[in-house]
Amino acid sequence: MAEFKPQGYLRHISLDCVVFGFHENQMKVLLLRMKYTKQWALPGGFMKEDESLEEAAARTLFQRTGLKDIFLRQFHVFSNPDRSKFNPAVRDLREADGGSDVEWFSQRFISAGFYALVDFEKVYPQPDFFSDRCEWKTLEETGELMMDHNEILQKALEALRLQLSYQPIGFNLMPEKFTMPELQKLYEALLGCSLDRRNFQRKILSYGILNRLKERKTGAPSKAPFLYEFNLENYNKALREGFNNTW
Amino acid sequence: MAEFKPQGYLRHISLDCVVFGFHENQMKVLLLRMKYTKQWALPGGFMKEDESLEEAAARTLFQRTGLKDIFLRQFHVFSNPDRSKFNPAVRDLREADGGSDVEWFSQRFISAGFYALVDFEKVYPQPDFFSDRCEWKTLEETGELMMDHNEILQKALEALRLQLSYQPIGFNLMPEKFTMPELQKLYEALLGCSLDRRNFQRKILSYGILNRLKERKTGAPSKAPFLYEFNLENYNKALREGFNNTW
DNA sequence: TCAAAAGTGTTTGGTTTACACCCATGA
DNA sequence: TCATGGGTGTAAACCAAACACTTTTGA
Repeated sequence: MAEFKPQGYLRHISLDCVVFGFHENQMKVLLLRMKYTKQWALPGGFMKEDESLEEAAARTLFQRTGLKDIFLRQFHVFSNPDRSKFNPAVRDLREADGGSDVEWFSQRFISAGFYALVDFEKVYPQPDFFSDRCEWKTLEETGELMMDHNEILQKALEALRLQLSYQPIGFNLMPEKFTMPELQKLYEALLGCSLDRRNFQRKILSYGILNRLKERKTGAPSKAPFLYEFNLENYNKALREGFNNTW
Repeated sequence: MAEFKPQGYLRHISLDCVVFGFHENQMKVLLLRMKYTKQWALPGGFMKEDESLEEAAARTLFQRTGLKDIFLRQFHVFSNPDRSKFNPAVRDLREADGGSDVEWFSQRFISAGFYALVDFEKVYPQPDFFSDRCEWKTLEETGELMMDHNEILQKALEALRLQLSYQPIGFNLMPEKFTMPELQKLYEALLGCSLDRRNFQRKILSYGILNRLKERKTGAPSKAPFLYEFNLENYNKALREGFNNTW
């Protein structure tokens, strides 16, 4: 990772991304470990002068994951005046190169929180200039994160759970082809409760955004489940219109 | 309104508020008219160095409405690189005082959108330094607003409608005491459809956040409807937990 | 052949929808 | 006294929750 140069970036504004993946029946989050303080942190970035926040977030995530066209949603802006007080990047910089850009990183930052939903298998985690590791962690493994990143992660989870109930966003965490039981595991992990397999299937299928394939997934000592894929057209329609139109 | 002085404010960051009120069975929005360009705009403001966005929004709204403890929610950040290109404040400033702070207002601003829900009757609209009028407009009367404020208003409405279906936020637009038909009119205005009076009442009461008073509202040539007030305790509980916990 | 797990369907109970009757009020 | 509009109740339709039986697979 090349050194970060503050020239051409907007002052005071940053973004942090909560990248969710699903693997081995568990929700995972992509985290970075700071080089010197060894604290774990969310992948973050800054805005160039000709970018929108969304573009900056997509660029940042491309650098951390190798993925383009990631599903990305802003969910909250974190603007507490004290939130940048103990930014370890400042200390890291002092250690690293004697503090050339310390002033820039010592600024107060207002950070836009994004969450991203990605296919776990497709991600190639890449540390940035301030970090020596970039890894997936389960929600239990995250521990104490840098600055207010625990709060950001918490809010992202809340936003995701909320969205889940009126938009079909969970599917972004699945590979192209997946089985109904796999999808159910995802919902159970996200919602933190177990669901009835038969009712779950009925409900999901009622949205009409899945195509059942001829193929089945074999390998387990049990009946081979069908594979499904998105019906992208109906999926986009559902994304726009939402699910429960009560009233 | 005293002149605005950029000292002590964060660069690049602004906020815009969509203030909703309900009057004569219609949703209204508080707008300002720019002094020189005569364009209408949403009330906006900037962040002081020791404030959070929420505090800055509350301070701004106090100045525009005279109200404290306003119900306020951030809903989206507007960060399109071109959004500040035609900021009429710049022109207004040139006209007003020969351009002392033109540079500051010519910056690119990232704007956090907030929506506010207020009791129409309690607001005393106050123009700011750049505007000569501050008035309520119905959603039909808004017309073409300054910069990207139509987009901001649109997004605020969407966010409000969405929230309405899983949180009891609509009540913030009502006076302390109100009748069931009045509340229904609000929901109908927000959702843009008519609702069955009997089913509406059943549903709202099922949330358990209203107290029916002994009083009735008289004056109309029809049966006097009961007055209701919030049950603040249950209301706050419902705010935290939300309504429809399907799954 | 057996345990594990998936496909499919049914019963039940609650919720939402649609609609009807009666009552109070000011003009 | 009458038109307007509010209070209350109920049948029907719909949807969600709980649950059972059969089928397929690898070991």
